[in-house]
Amino acid sequence: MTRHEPLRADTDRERVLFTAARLFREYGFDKTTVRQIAEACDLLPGSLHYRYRAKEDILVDMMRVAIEKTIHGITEATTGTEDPLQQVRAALQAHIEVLLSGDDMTYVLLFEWRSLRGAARKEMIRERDRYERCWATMLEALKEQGLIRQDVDTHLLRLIGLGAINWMATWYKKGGKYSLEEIGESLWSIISRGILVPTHADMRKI
Amino acid sequence: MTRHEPLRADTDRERVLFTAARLFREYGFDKTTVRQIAEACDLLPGSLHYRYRAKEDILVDMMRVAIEKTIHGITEATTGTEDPLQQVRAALQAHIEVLLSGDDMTYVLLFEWRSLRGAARKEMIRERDRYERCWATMLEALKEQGLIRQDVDTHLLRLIGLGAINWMATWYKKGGKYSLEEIGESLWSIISRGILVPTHADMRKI
DNA sequence: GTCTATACTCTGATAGAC
DNA sequence: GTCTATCAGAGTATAGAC
Repeated sequence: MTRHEPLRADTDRERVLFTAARLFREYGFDKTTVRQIAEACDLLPGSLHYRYRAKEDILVDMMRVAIEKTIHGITEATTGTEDPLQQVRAALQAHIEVLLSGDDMTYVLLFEWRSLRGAARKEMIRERDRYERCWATMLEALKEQGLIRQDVDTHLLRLIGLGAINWMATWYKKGGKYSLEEIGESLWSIISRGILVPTHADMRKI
Repeated sequence: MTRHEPLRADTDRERVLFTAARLFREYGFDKTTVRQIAEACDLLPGSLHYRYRAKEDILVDMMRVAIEKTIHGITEATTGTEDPLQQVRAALQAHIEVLLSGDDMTYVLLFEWRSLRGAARKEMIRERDRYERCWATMLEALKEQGLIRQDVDTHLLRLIGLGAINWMATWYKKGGKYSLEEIGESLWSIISRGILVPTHADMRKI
């Protein structure tokens, strides 16, 4: 995708990705021009082209970084405990933090996958599935251990829960009415009461 | 926005909007060309231009129709009952149906507002707020009547609930694993248990 | 109201000197 | 690695005949 393997120094690569992500988020992928990106990076279009042959390659590379960061985020958050309930709670908060803590790449990952076609789109769908499998594993563990009601479909639960979080990127404003902790707490309050079996309701306050 | 006020016959207008919506959904607003739209409508670009001066005007008009349809949908669904709990349940299902029953305009409304700038974007934000106020009214009624827990923030609840539904448009496939009824039932099962006060838990099975 | 033909701008991408 | 210069094509919008 880029001209060289392995990639150039991360500082250089990430400077471009960081800058491009900000522009893609503000103007959208299609409305952002390669000249804009180059200028914002203090590069001339030709120099940017040396790093990424095509505009789409920037988007793909950015999404790879974003998904890696997200997976790393929830992996790190869940390694602190063996309790499956606390793991889910921590992963929820981690996903919220990664998405809403001003990370433009994650935002772009969520809202610009429609700009990709063919092989690039397929790759990103595979990557997304890789991430969602982390969640599937956690939720199925909850169910197997009898912590959540048997009539809860864990697949639907995952889609609904992650959907609620992902959509937050459309309305959350840093420094606004709600903190990330409040948001996570509210969501968990609703979901935990919504899915846990009554006998475990006392465990929900973690 | 269009050349004439009031607009031409709805059949003609809606044919263009319907066709454009399908294209905007499939390729995205930016990647769809006016030539494509015209051809798909069996019009020549010049004739399409007679109806809509600019490509963006098509998008704005489409979004107006979509938001009207959505408001109409939940209004109609809630007029059947005075019970505030049943109203919310019905509105939830109505929102799901409008969004996922193959309505391209509603999809475009949700995912292409970023393509608008300036006054047009502001207008759409106002329209969205108008819709969300319907929800705010319903949820606050629930709370005032003591049906949902006092620690539930109705504003956050609305954002979380509608977010979960809106995101469904990214994964729902007609004829797939889940029916619209199953999806609505699952969501309501989680949310109702998550927010109702325990003494009203028996009312949740509506 | 509709059509043909075209103006004009900007796009992503490239070639090749340095 | 970087820069200048430029290409070919696509984009929206328009003018004016019918």
